[in-house]
Amino acid sequence: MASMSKTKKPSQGRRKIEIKKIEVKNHQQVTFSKRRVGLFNKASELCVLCGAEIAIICFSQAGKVFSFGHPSTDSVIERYINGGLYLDPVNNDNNPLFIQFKQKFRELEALKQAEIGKAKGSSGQQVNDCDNHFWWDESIEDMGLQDLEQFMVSLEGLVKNVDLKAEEMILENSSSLQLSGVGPSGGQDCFPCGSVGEFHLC
Amino acid sequence: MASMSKTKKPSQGRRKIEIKKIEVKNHQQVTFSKRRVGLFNKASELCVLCGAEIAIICFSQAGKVFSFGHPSTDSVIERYINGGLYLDPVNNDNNPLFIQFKQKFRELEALKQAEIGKAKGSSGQQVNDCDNHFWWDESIEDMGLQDLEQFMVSLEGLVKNVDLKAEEMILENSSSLQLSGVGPSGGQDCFPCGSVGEFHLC
DNA sequence: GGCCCTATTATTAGTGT
DNA sequence: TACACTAATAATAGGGC
Repeated sequence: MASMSKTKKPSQGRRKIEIKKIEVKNHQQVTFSKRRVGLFNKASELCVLCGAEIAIICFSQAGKVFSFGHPSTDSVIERYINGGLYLDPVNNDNNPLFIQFKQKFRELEALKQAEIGKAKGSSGQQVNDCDNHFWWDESIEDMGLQDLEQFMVSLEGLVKNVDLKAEEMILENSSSLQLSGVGPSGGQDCFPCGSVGEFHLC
Repeated sequence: MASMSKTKKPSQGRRKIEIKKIEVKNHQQVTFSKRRVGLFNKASELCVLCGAEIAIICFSQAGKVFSFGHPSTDSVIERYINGGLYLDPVNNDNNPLFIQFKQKFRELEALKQAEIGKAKGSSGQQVNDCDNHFWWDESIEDMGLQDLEQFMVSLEGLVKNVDLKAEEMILENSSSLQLSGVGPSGGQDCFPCGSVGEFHLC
C-alpha cells in the first residue's frame, strides 16, 4: 500500500508517468536515452515491415543531435524537400516566367507608388532588416504588398545572379565546375543497429 | 451494448509477428498506419518529457509522405542541415549571394508548407536526383550546372507563386486584401495531435 | 480510419558492477 | 557516471469488425 516505510525498497517496476517535462536532469537524460533508442527501433521496424523510408532527426535538450535514417537520413530529407516543393515538370520554361515576373514586379511597384506616393527606398540587395520579425518566414499568402515587393526585389537579384552564373558556366562549358561535396569535418559516431537504418549520433 | 453472450470470438489478442516485410498489402497498410501514429506519438512524448526537438519524415511504400516535427519539421531539418554541414564561416556569412541563398531556402521552406496545404489535388511528385550533397547549402558560386538547373526549377516554382499572389493582389487593388482561405483545396488531412508537435500528411 | 480485446513490448525504477 | 539486469506494469499494436 502506501506506506512501505523504511526497511526495503522492492523494485516497483514500471510506473505510470505524466507526459510533462522531466525536471530532474539525471532522470531526464536516462529517459531520453532509452526512449530515443526505442523510437529509432520502432522506426526501423516500420521500415522493414512496410517498406517505408524514414528519417528522424533528434536534438537533445543539450543540443546533441541524433539521427536515424533508412535508407539514409540525408536521402530521405532530400526526397522530402524536393518532393514537397511543388515542382511542376510539365510546364516549366524559364524565360516566359522570368519575363512575367519582371513585369509583375513593375506593376507592383507602380501600384505601390500610386498608393503610397513615394518610393520606399528599398535597394536591390535586401537582406534582412527586422530583428524581431523575419519576413521570409511568412508564407507568401501572408505577405502584404510591401513584403511581397521586397521579396520580389530579392528574388530578382537572385535570379539575376543565377542567370549570370549559368551563362558563365555554359560558356565555359564544363571542366571548371566542381561539385565537390563538403568534406566531413567533425568526428561522427555512427553505430550500427541490429536492424535496418542508420543511427547517427553527433 | 456489447452482448457478451456465448458466441464471443476469442480475440487472440496481440500476436507476435516477425519483423520482415509484410507482403499482404492490406495488412501492411493497416500496420503502417498504426505504427506510424505510434511512432509519432512516441516522438511527441519524447519532446515533452525531455525537451527534445525532433523531426520525422516518413514515406510510405506508395510514396506518400508523412511528417512530424517539434517545434516544426522544417525548423529541425534546417537546424540539422546547418549544424551538420560545414558552412565555411569565414566569408560566406558576409557573402551577399550566400545570404540571399539562405533566405531563398527559408522562403522555399515556407512556401512548401503553404503548397503542401494547398495543392492537395496533385499528388505524384517525385524528383529522383539524389547526390550526396545538399544543393541548397552551397553558394551559387560553387554550384555546378546541374545544381543551377535544379535551383532554377525551384526558383520557377517560387516565382510562379509570387506571381499568382501578386496578380491576385493587384486585381483586388490592394484595398482590402485579407487572405483568409485563399486555397480552393478541399479538406485538409492535417490532424492535430493531442500533444506537442505538428503532424503532416500529404 | 475507429473500436474492442488481449498478448506482446516498452519502459520505469531500483540494484548491482 | 554510465551501463546491465530485473521486476513489474503501462502502453502498443495485431486481428476482427
